[in-house]
Amino acid sequence: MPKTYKRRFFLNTRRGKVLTPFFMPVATRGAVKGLNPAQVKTAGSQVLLANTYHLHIQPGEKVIKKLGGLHNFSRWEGPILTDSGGFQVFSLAKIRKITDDGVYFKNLASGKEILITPEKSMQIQFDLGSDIIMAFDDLTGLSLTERKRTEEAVERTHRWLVRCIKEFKRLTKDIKQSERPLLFGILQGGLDKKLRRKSLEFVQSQEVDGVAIGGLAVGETRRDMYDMLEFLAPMYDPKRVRYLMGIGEPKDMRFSIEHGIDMFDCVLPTRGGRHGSAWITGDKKLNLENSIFGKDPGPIDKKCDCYTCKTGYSRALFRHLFKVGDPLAGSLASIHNLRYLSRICEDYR
RNA sequence: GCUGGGGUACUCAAGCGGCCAACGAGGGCUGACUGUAAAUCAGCUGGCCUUGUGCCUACGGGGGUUCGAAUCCCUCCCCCAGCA
Repeated sequence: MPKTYKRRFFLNTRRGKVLTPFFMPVATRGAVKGLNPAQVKTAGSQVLLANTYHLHIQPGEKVIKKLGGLHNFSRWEGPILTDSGGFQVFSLAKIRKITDDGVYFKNLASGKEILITPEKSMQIQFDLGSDIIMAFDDLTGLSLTERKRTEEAVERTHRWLVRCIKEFKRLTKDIKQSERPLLFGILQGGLDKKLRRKSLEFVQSQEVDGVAIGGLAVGETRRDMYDMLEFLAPMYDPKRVRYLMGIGEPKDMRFSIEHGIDMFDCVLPTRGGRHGSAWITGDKKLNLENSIFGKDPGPIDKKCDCYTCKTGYSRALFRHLFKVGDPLAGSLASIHNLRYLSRICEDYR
């Protein structure tokens, strides 16, 4: 019998109220790959996630600002959350250098080095027109050398959060409360419970609108991740939303929601969709490229209400389109997967 | 008909006496992907099984040389180019 945790039922943003729990499709470069905004919205998505690092490199936040901001640029009317570039500290570990000031990344396209500081990350996100701005954090991996610096990374993440808040306040000082974007802090700590507790307490002591759990699902076992979520669950501030960054496997979302999490984002529904994988009732996964679907006339999931399943696209069509490399297959499967995750959230509301 | 080039696995294509069941690419099959360096990446892809420094069958067909042939020789069949 899972314990129930006090939680909020919605999140207010300057672009409207968002019902919780909710899942955010990943639109790293400003668009959910292969889908237009109407398709994303119809699948049940309320908020989009875009990335500071990628948009800074291309086309640049100044360009986007000139073009009316990210909402106008990408034609998405709902709220947008921007990740700070913190995840790239982890995912681009081979081409970055961390200093206390910030992180130097080597842009692989141009060969040039770019510096992202907490202040810079705030400025970029502000210029993009983000509705939910994420603090710039230092995310460590699980390799031995990375583990050794977990504590250092937590401390740095905290120092950076203070700098983020200061810069955020400076940037938003002339903005009315109702029109101000939100700022979320991120806690770190790897698989160390003491560090995690310390980090959560620190973030919740700061002037942030939401609390994000970072640094999970980076290669640890599912059991380890669940242990940590269980450990943190009783300690959340009931007045603030909790965002588990990067999670999007259905069973993981269910576990997390049952342990107090309100928000999610993940590349799985869209990346998986483009690669042929689709979730079906029971949280099972289908690989639509498999030869067994070659003559299957049924939809991906009979019980699904998404555009793709309702329209009657057959598994056989998917198998065929994936084989011949038609991107329509990836788009339709992405719609289905996004809807699947949104339905999980809707069931819990 | 003559001269030259060529026929290699599902396809294209390397190899030109032993390290070859045969490079590479495509295709096929399977798998991975959790704040997107990802429409990407990895493995397998002649048959059989007791999965092995294992056995069989294989580089157009047949024959030969050799301890050993996809690789050399003879012959036949087919394709391509040029000339009659």
